[in-house]
Amino acid sequence: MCDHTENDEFAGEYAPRELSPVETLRHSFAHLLASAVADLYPGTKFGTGPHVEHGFYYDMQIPVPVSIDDLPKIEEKMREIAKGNHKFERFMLEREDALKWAAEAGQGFKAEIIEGIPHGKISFYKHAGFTDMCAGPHVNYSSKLKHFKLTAISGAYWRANDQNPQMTRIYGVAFEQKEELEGHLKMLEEAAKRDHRKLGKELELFQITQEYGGGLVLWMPNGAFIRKTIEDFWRDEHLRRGYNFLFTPHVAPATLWDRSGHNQNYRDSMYSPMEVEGQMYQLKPMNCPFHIGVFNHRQRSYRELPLRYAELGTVYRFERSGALHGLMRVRGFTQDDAHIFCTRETLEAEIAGCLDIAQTMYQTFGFPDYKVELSVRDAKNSKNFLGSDEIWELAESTLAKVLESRNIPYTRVEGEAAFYGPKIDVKVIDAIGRVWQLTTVQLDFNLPERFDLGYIGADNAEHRPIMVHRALLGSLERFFGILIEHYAGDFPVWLAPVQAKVLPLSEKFLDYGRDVVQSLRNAGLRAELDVSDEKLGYKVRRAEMEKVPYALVVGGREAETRTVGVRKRKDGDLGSMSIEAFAERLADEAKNKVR
RNA sequence: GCCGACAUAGCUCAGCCGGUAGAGCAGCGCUUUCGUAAAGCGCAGGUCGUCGGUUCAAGUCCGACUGUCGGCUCCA
Repeated sequence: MCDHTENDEFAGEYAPRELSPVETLRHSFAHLLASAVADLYPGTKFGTGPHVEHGFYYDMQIPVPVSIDDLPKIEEKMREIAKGNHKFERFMLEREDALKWAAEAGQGFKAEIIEGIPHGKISFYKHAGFTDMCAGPHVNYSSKLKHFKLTAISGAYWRANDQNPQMTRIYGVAFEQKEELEGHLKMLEEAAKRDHRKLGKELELFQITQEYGGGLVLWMPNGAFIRKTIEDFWRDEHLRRGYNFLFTPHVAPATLWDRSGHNQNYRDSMYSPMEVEGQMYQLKPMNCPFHIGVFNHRQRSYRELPLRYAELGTVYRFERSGALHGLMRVRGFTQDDAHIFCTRETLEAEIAGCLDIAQTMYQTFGFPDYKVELSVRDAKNSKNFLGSDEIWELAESTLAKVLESRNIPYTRVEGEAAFYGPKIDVKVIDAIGRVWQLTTVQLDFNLPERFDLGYIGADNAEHRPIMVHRALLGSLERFFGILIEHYAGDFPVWLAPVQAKVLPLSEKFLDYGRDVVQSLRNAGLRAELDVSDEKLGYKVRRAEMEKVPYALVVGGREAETRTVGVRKRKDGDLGSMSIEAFAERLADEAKNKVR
């Protein structure tokens, strides 16, 4: 699981490989960057410089501190070199000669890479007097390197291991066409505008402060309302699918976490124990042991399976301070968790049920596109995985079968399964094309053993149930963060904390405004009155900025005819409507969860 | 935790080469009673993240710490 990227990255430096034209371009940019840095900062030692999703980076050890302010200078140097129209020339050296080159050039990281290459010649590229060991391929002339921008600088560990020296990583984005680069930069701008931390503050959705603990979320009224609405919907969907709800404690005796294996396998993410009357307790990092406790309450019969236990369970996991990030990465969060205990015969139907409810979620929250991964064990290293070949084969083939029967395209990832079972992960694509992991459906062959789970079958013998662990939205905190950015804060009517804001033209119409608000509230809608002593234009502007779906203007005309002047967020004036007609329209939108 | 940057009013930000703080918005008050994205005037609001150092004098220079941001690592 952990060595995968490392091997990939280094394979790239020597193994023959196929890159697409745009990947080749991006990889060439990495070398252009390296040559610029070598020029500006003599003595720089180079690590690796791969292409990444929208561009490239290069990890280097630069002898002087370099900050983001130096990027324009480096970028300029890159453009200068690129314009020189240098040829990228490839040449090969024998291993010993390559090592000699690395020693002479003081390129220790390259030497390390060469040492990892078992045999064969080593490939080098040279352009503009700069030589770098690299498998390539590259574009033929530097003049093809045009549309790029250096975007970030950061620390990165050599070979992604925090025991190794830290290098400076410079990131850039690069595209074949100018328009693509511009589009991408615009997307980044748009992403910054949608930043959930910024919107969270502006719209008063949540707060995370040092005083109340880093990574611990205070849901403020607007955010709390949205969460409650999400939870209500979530519970309704579970109820109709035959789930039972649980509530379980936030702490448990350390002995429970010993039995579950968390103290052995999940230690790094758990908080220190606290003593209660001589017994040690720990905050829960997961809900599973409690759900198992409920299952184990008494002897189970095959007739009552499958049992589906669901809980919006709040868990606590230690995260290093540098890893915290708004709502996306926190120390206390609520999983939309469930554990299903079933037999082999019903496993397929249960997995299908999980995907079905997951798809309902994506559809409702407006994520039409998603990617699915099926993580299976590495059959060559079956001893690293717990459970018999037979159960693994059944489990993997069942997961694949469900995906296929539902016509869900998926990628099969060998060796990415957890040691205790295979899983299906789903990543949704948001409004500006970013990918977010949401759903995970995992089979667990470990905990049923550890807790000796059993049920009595039709044959009157005891059998081990199959345990499915699944979360659809992942965590409510993270999902809320994703949702804020997906909608850019413009929540649809069914989620909006305030659905309509009534704007009296002047104080004279406050009374009629109150009537309107009350009528809407009586119809089960969420309306508020703007009582400020401001002109209409100002109130309209504020309603827009507060991202309230509808603003209702009430003045003399409206008061006389018992109507409201309807203004839809972003779309503007829709004309006047009777209070009842508007209430109906709003209720309809809310009911149908119109986006 | 590591690398780099940053930390000034509730928010967004000015404050050059050191001379004991400034704007806009928000808030409050008064005037205004207004027709679809900002009416006018006034008031109040900060021991400039914390601690230490240099200096006659420190938001301003130096150091440490804390936090935030971009990454790394990890991951819901």
